[in-house]
Amino acid sequence: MIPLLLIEDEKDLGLIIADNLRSAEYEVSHYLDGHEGLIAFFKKKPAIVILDVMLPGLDGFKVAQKIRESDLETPILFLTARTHTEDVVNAFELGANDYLRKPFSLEELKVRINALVHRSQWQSNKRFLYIGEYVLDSMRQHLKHKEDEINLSFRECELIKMLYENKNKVMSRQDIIQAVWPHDRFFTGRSLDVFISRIRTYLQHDKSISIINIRAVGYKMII
Amino acid sequence: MIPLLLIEDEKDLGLIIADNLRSAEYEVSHYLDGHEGLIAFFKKKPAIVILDVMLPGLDGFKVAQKIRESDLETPILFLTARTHTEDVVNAFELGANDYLRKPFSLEELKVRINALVHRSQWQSNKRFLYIGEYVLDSMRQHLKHKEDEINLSFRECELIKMLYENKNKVMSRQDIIQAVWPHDRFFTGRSLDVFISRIRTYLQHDKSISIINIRAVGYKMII
DNA sequence: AACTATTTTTAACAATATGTAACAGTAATT
DNA sequence: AATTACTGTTACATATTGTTAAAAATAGTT
Repeated sequence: MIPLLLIEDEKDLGLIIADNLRSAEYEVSHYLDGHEGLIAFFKKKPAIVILDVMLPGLDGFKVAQKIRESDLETPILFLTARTHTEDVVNAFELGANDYLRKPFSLEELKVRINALVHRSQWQSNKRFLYIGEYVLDSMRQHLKHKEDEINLSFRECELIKMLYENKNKVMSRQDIIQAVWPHDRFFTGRSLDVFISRIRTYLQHDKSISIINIRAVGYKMII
Repeated sequence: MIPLLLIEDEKDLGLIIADNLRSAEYEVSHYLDGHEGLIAFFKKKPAIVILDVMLPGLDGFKVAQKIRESDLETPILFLTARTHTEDVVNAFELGANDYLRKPFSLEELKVRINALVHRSQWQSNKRFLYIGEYVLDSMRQHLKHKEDEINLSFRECELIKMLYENKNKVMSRQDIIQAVWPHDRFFTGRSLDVFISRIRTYLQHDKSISIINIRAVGYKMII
């Protein structure tokens, strides 16, 4: 069992998360406020910390800061309300390793926790992705190409990230939709195609990058 | 199984490494000197090369240099005994993708090999097929003939790839259908014939390529 | 709340990929 | 030669994807 520390003040949400992770391979300690959570961190030495931004006592940022003063290794995953995009940047500067915007699916949370826990020490952080001639700053949602820099929307960014992290592999429409639109359970529309079209134009300046379609299956980013 | 080329002159160390990697997903070819290793490289086209720096015959640097003269894709991981940092600098300038200082743990070696192989997705081997005067970029689904380049659809590409990988062998309709239409079970359809017809016209400019029919059995690409 | 800017979804139509049908051609069999 | 079974080819039907514009939803501001 992997020790996991969850600091989340919304009681019900916290319970659901804790419950769900317990049924996996995690031994969850759940705290409702920042102070207690921080104390628990040093006592339990968890393998990963899941940290809400808005907390009574100490807020999530301060907790992360305190943790990072003495511990640079333990991965921290932030949970942040949808409206605060600034949060994310902030969080990363304080040493967050990943973040999730509420609302999120438990499946998505689990996948990200697994990724963080099982990530080996020399694998790079994933804030910056070097995609051909492009640099994607996934926290700021910026895509740079030489001097040009464009702002991406949240989903554009997630989509590029997802495809790049699975480059040269066929991703089914389902895979992509689950990663980029995690809480849309009955997604039937054509948004994915529209987004693919748009990011293709963003990435068109590097000819070595292409996103090809596999009919009736999904897409594949080639690089 | 992923073909891996190990060039290491310390016999025992080489054996241990080879053994350990074989139990993973690798098909290891082990050579004890630089010359032989280099010849083996061009014969075996491995997905990755693990290269000791100090070697009889050609040293590791020269081997890497020779490899990189014609191959820029295949990842090379250096093993270096010397503590001098120059080695490392040297190695990277010759196109190394990673290095490990002796002594190292087998676990660490495995992780790095995995990272390299899966990062490159082992493209170099299966990406480009040289079919007569044509070049098939199977990842991008492009077929080039001199200056002309056409986009293939997914199934066209799969079909050409499949036939080429089994060139001069009779492939039964069943074989082909299983390879190209793995999920569909259309036993009566004629799509295969239509696709054969189409790729024949794509490939018509090189008279040395032909796809012949073996009545009631299947097809054979001759080249 | 009202307004503006941005993001996301929907709708429409164009383009492409794939499957089907029809018929012509060819080889094997009677 | 006639029959039959299979293949080659073309045209077309259908399904999926590409692209654009506009509508709807969302976020930020006043």
